[in-house]
Amino acid sequence: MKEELNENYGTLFEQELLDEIVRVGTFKEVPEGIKLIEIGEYIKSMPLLISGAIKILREDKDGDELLLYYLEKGETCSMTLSCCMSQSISEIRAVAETDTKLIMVPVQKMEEWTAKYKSWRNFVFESYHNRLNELLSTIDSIAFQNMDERLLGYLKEKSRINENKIIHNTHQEIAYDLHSSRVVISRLLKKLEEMGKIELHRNFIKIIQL
Amino acid sequence: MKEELNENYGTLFEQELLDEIVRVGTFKEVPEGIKLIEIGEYIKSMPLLISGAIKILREDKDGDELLLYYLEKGETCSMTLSCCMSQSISEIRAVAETDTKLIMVPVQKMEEWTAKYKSWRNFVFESYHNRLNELLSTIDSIAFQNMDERLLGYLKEKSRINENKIIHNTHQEIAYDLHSSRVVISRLLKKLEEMGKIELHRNFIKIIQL
DNA sequence: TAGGTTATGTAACCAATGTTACTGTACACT
DNA sequence: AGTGTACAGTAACATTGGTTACATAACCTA
Repeated sequence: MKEELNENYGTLFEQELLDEIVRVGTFKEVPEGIKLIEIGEYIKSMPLLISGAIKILREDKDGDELLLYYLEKGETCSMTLSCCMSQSISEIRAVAETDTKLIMVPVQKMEEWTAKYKSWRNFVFESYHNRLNELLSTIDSIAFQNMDERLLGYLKEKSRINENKIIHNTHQEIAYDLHSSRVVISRLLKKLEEMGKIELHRNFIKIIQL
Repeated sequence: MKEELNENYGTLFEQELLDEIVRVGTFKEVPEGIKLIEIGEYIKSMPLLISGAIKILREDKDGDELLLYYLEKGETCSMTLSCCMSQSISEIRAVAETDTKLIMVPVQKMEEWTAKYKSWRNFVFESYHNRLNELLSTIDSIAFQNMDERLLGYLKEKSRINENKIIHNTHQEIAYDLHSSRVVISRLLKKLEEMGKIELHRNFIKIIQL
């Protein structure tokens, strides 16, 4: 665990804090597709991402989903943090987007570390800052963009996150993430293909030039 | 300033912190409609709300606006906080929704107080928590609700914030807040009037029963 | 290879929202 | 009282996105 921690957080945290994390944290490997957090759950520990990516989703009362953003290596989930601090239930669902490695830190340490370590405070604040900005971007896209622009953004982001020109998703899955319908997504994807930006195949999409 | 501070924050903060706030803070009265923060500005001080309400807005590149949420007494602006901590520019606009009293605290104190006062840390974290949840609600409404539901929610919230059954806004102003158009809002308001929920007048709307 | 299953393509239609254009009306100012 | 301006009502139309329905294609398994 020590090596993985150092790789991502070595320069960020004091040695003393790094030692503490190794002492109280648990290393965890999560395969793609596994759910980490469900809406309504109480949170007992906080994830520090080592590698991979986690997809954060919102769901409404009718079960309609919407992708909020991705967490990547070196990041943590402020939502979870936020829940930890206030002893409240999770407002979001978290699912591993790729195979992911992370360290789980027990909530009890949060308060203590925030008082004790400047680097931890900075990390927490930066994390909140990033998450607020991610949510603003999400709001921008649903409020100000049309579905074709949102789809394009989705493909770009997905390709970046997975470091891959191939996107392994069905049209239906994309429709869920964007809170749209399969037919609409197929329609728009076809247009993108006609524009030469992508190539459509069964179960995957190849990015040509976005 | 001391009395106003105690009224809202007296039980929240330690005496020592309250004294510090009085020492370094500046009391400010802001009339309705006055802009407090503009997008792109650097933030030099943080507002603690004593009374009134502040409207937080997002704007896209074409100048289209969207109301994000309101700040009320006893709250602070995490967005501003977030900017302060990371020395970055404001992503939002803040406008006084009603006549507002607040205390401005210089940014330099943030880091210091977060290390020193547990109550301040709690306040800051709770503030972030609330703001994240407000943004999630905003996302819910634009992603999952139709315009008629959003309008109804808007009228309810506005009436609550202003503690008044009369809403002093033109249809155009409401349209800006909801990022819609005047004609659409007029149409939907007329329906609400036909349902007996509101009464329409020039420059104001009377809430009957929402 | 046949038959079942899942993913995709596409047309036709519908609903919600946005746009344009014009009308009427309240209010302020002179 | 007369006039100009801002606000509101409304019809007609355009656009976007969602829905239904069905056809076709890819893949999987026996």
